Amino acid sequence: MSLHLELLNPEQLAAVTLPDEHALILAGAGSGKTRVLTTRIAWLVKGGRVSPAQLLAVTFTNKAAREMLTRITAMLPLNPRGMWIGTFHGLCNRMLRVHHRDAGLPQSFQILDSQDQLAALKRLCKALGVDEDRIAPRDLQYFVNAQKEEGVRARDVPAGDENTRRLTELYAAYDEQCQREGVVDFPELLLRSFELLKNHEILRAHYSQRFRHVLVDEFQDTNRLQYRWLKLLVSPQTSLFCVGDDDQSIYTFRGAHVGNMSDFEREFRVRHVIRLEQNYRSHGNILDAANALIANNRKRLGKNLWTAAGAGEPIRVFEGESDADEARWVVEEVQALAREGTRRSQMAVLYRSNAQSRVLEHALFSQGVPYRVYGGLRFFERAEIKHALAYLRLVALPDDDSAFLRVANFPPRGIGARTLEQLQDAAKQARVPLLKVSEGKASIFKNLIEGLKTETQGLPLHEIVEIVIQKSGLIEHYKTEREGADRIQNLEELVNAAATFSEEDREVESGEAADPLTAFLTHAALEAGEHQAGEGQDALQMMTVHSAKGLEFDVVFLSGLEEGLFPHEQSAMERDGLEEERRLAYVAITRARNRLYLSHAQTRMLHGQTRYNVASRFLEEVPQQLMKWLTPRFSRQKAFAPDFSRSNQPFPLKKAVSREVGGFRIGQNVVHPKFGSGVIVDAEGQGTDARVQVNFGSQGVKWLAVAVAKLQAA
DNA sequence: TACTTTGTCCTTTTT
DNA sequence: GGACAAAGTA
Repeated sequence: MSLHLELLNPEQLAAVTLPDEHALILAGAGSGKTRVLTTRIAWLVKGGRVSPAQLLAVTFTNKAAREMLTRITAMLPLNPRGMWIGTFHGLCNRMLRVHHRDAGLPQSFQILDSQDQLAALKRLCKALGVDEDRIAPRDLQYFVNAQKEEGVRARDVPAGDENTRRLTELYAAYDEQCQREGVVDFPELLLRSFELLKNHEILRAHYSQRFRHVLVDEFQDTNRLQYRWLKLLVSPQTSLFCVGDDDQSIYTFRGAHVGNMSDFEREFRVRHVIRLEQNYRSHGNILDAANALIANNRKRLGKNLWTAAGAGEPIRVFEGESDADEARWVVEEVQALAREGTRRSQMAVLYRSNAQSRVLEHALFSQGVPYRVYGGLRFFERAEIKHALAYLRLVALPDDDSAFLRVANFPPRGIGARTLEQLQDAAKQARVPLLKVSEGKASIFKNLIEGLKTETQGLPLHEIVEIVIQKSGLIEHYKTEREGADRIQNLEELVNAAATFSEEDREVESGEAADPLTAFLTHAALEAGEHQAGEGQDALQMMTVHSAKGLEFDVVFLSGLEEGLFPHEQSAMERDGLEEERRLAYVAITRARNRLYLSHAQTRMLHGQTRYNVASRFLEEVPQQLMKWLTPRFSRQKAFAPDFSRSNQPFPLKKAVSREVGGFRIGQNVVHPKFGSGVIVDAEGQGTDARVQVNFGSQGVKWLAVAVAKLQAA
């Protein structure tokens, strides 16, 4: 058991042994960030500067929190119970369970995941007769979460247009519904905890004086509310230690606010900003490529990665004729590398969007290459598991109408839509939960739940789960279903999960303030489970660039480097969208240890149409001397296409090649009697069906049938 | 009430 | 092309 301070480089050592003061650590990709965080915690405790109970360390993912805990306990023999190490949501949950009265919540409040939240909003809209064409539940969900993440309650939403007003009304009604039912959605966990501290000075004083050191991982991903929450936990005696990398900020779309880094530096008069720039992961060429690429961003705190390792191999670049061709090539390379001894699990294919995995999977499957795709349905998100959890939620908290509606008639027991509507009316009148007004047909269900509650009282967790999945009729039901065997297996797996969910898990995750069933349900909501059971096979790793963050591989394929895809066309609509796309590319490149492949395809099937794509500008931003082209560079494109990469038009996207449609070609300038002059950006169909997509600038982008539209070459 | 058919919309994701 | 939801049919 040792901290091995001698293995740290000077900057790492400085960060680890910083005196008690605020600090900002700019930790580049592969610079040993986690090591610095964990070693600092161990160093603080070992030196007697703090007790574990005076420490709070917060991350974004359970995985990161677990890893931190494992590494700390490897350095120091510690009891993890006293330490507040976890995710923002996990820690907030813990605080809310302890102070549930002050927070105005039942102790066994249930947590809605995004799916549950959407269902609850849909239910609300229906009950209030909201026209879904005017307000889509999805938009409402987005609105509610965005407000909560800014710390804004419905009553505080600034007056806006008609639409905002309606959304705000629904926001208020939704919060009321949640309060009545004793449920809390993800952003609410944070907001409630924030308000708890804000409105109860005694509590705030208690925690802020208790925590002498607050450490934050992935600080660039924090949203405004999270930062404000952190600030409430800081007293004059507290040192706030934030680690992050502005160049790896890729979650703006879900509220992350990189500006927190500079705000923190300013507001806390941070004296020490330490840059960790030595990279221990990648060879020089890969880092040079990453550095050159990210240098094109204007908004940066500034950082340059370097390595003591050699230049390594050149970056290999491939141009496919089509997405299928690109996939075929990837498979060949993977097979060749595997033959030479690289493990498939050390190779990753990264892509911008999930839809791209299909073609790759097809090629891999047909060649029999084992692969694993990340990002699918996770264990606790499966329908049968959600059903079982709904029964358990009702046992834990009878007020939970979301759970009620999910399983009242599942398995089918003759409680149809009409009965449910009547129940909902009655419940609304009496302002009581659905379970309470369940009479007539619905009393079957009421009796079932109440029976389960008495029967499972005081039993060990796994027995509760076992009894519930049996008596609910779920097992019985799936036995009759064609593909029910897998579902039954998953339900059995849920019993196993309950059996291995230990007292210790419970205390580390929720403190001592929750009963075992509630703690387990919380665990299920906050930790949806590993993506999929990882079969032990040596499989090629496939995932989006987003999910690759934090990971590393010997070999990385970054595929689909095309304008419109990566950078994604949607990003052009967002403020600083292109810079975020570039950071995304930066993250992708810096995943590679030894070998990096970049590829793009001339044509790609997207939304059921073949699109002609220009190579991504990011390919141009990597210095050519670092790259080795496996195909003639931009072979077919250069001859015909205008060079869009330096034009002001953000996304000309479609490639001006070969195909002529009704006498027009992509890239051609045209004039329309009504819309004026424009440029053809896409084309499809043949003969009389031929259509072209024309960008008319201020007049918009339009699809026009060549046979009909009075289009002239300009 | 359960199944089929048609219509709409397509990033990225953790909690 | 395909997922998902709403509308249509037995």
